[in-house]
Amino acid sequence: MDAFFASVELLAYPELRGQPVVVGGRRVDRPQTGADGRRQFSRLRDYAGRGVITTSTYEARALGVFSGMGLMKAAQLAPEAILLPANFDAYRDCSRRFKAAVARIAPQIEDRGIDEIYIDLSALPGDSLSLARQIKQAVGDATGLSCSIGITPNKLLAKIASDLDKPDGITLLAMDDIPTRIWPLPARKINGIGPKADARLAELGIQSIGQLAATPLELLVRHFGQRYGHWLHRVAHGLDERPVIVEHETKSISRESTFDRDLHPRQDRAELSEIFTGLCHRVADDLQRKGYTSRTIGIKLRFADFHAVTRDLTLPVATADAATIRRAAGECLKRIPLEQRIRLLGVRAGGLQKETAANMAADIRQAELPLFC
DNA sequence: TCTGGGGTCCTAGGACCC
DNA sequence: TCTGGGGTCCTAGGACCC
Repeated sequence: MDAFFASVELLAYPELRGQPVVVGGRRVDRPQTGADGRRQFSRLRDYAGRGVITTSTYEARALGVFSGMGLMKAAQLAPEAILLPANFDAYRDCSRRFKAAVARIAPQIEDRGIDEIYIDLSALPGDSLSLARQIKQAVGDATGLSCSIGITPNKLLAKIASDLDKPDGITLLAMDDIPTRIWPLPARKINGIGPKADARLAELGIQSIGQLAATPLELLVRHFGQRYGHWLHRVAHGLDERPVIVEHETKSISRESTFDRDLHPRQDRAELSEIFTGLCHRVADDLQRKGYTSRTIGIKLRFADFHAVTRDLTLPVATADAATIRRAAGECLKRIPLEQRIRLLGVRAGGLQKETAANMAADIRQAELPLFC
């Protein structure tokens, strides 16, 4: 989907079309309707506090404002840009509608988050280009939004290709096109080469995917290890055998919160404790609502200097109970030395088990066992 | 007044078992 | 008194993605 969150907002506020708009921030006011009936929007320059941009319109991107950027920094680049708070319910609704629309045409879909999917077109009748046009039409009808599609022999190339003609584009790309269309691109465009790997490649004088493809395998293995070295070599040549995975089991569920100001472990103990318990309750609610129990409860702390630590604890019996989660999380917390102010607190439930009728009966039997069993 | 929140996957060491 | 080779589970950290 193109500039997904921002595009969903433009459906609600069409008068903003053509303007630089960003979505993000914490506790940003929804637009108010003034006495004259016109909506009043906040501007980036009026924002103070923590938070990042989650999505920006293409007009905002032209001003150098991209997702992930701190709002305060973005405000310096584009003070007049409109700032809207995220409305995840609306995005989830749109997400469901676009995926359902695609599924009616091409059911082999791999979920890649709220605004992205892989589609396996290989078993469908008809040529891929017509299918892609059909899909774009259906997505537009269902949501009023545009998307961009890359049609290629594998997922690696599809991800890159879908980005080549944004917004509202279709890109067809075959293996023969790799030298001309893929090799000139920065290595960072490969899904799986992030900021760290990109920096290390740059140290070796490797900037483009073509340069990566021309680098001897032995050199990559020497610097990046067997596994990642071989992977780099393969992806640089456009090779990727991963299938489109239709079914998916959730592995973990978590909740975390960054505070408006860094909290002191002792002075702000009461406030921290309340937030901590609240996070445990939210995780428990999520588990229950989605029908899971968890065996491994973990916590995450991020300190004022931004470095993060995690601790986890595996329980003898899976749980979705808030008080049990709170106790386990409390045990984890005891294992972290608190020598700094805390910026973020998170609670995670892993080792998930689907709460089937049989499991529920087993849980009850377990709960009834005396403690020493 | 830099740096959100929800995830996945990988690595690596240690415990423990056969 | 020293010690193989395989496996699984648990824990911590980190890179990366949307």
